[in-house]
Amino acid sequence: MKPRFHALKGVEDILPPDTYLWRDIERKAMQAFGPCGFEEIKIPIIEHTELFLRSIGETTDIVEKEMYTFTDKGGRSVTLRPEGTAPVVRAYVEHNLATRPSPQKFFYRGPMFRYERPQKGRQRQFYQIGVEAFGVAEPGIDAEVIAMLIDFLEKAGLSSSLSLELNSIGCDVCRPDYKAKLREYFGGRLSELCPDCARRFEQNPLRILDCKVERCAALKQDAPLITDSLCEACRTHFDELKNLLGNLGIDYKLNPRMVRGLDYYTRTTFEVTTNLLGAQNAVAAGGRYDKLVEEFGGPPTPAIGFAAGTERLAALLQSTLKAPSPSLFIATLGAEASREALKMAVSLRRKGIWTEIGYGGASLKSQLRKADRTGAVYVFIIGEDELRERKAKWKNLKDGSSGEVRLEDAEGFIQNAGQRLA
RNA sequence: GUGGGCGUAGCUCAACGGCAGAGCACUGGACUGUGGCUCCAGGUGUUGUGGGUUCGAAACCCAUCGCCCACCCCA
Repeated sequence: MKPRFHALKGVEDILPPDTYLWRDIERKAMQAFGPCGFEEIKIPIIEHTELFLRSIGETTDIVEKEMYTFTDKGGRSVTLRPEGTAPVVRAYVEHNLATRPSPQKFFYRGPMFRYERPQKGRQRQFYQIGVEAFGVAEPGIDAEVIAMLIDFLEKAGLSSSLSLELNSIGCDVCRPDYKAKLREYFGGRLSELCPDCARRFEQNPLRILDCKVERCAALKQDAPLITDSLCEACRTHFDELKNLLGNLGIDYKLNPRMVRGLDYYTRTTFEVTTNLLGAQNAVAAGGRYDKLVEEFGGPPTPAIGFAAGTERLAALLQSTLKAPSPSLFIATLGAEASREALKMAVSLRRKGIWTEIGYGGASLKSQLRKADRTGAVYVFIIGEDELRERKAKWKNLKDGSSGEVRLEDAEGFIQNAGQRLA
């Protein structure tokens, strides 16, 4: 038998037991975000193409070659969201959320789409859990958001093997100066740069710092650092943030060469990386975007956010996964017993107890084998003899103990057993 | 978009020019109504697809599709 259909390249099914892990990750995120006042926002996965062009930046890789863009039946150019910040900002402006008490804090989760060649830790449809906080310019909120991210990752069970990198990439005031310095520095060595970087020199010289080609790496060794070119306001903001993180006991590594791939970032940028996922080492990343709300037609509103890659978190947590299993499996012999089992199962399930029933008129042996394979803790055996005496035989598959219980007491028996196990 | 690796049973893989196999898993039995352990039996295949070379191809060649990894970039 050969499947007639298969999933698209770079698009995966997430199956149990992995879905339990995913559910757990999202639950931990909500546990971390809730006390910080972040509320869930549901945003569309499809938007006007223009939204992403204007926010992410026309010369970024995402916009240049990775967007799922098409024309809908109404002739509009639409795009499957490649990231979550732009849609949230759009919603913030569209619904006048600035009129609510500041700060407004949101989290979202769901799929993003980027047309890239898939590889380890990178899919075309991938999931993110992200947050955005609007309306606070002070570095305190930067520290809050970063602390919340660290708290989330720790709750999820991955404090080790992760490192937090921090940078400031300046603002409208100081970044032009820095770009000029970079062009001055690389200008004389243009021929030594790789072809990609030669192109970046014109479009966005900051990206040269991110290049991994060896000869560029050597060249940029002595390149001027953004952190040496920050204006007074940006410097103060950055220094204060570092102080606050220090006070909170949050370890970080300054990385003055960290450049984010989206144009809307200002000042603070940060990234949480791991060395356990191959080449795709970013687990979560974010930063401040103080101009975006205004650019989208809202009032001048400072903002900051981050997004974490759910697949990558799940990949890091894989080994500790333990899926739940049924509390009870009812094996039956005969049609009458089968009816009795169904009644009992429906009743138990209403009480929230995971109950499975043996089907197919299979032998008791095969039903028990199936019960064992489902991981059920208890089995009830109901045959003709038991039915006549209105009782069920029970067996604990974990420790092998067994006995009998009257049918009318059976539900209570399992409920009590469940409490003992819990 | 570029480079490399790999496509054989549900899964992991052998066979590397001469009859397509093993382990695991699955189903049944040994044990008429008691799982796991053991033993026995059973089924699974267009060897990704199409062409070529050859007396003979899973193997060699070409093309194509798919998957994986890496570059680029990112979560």
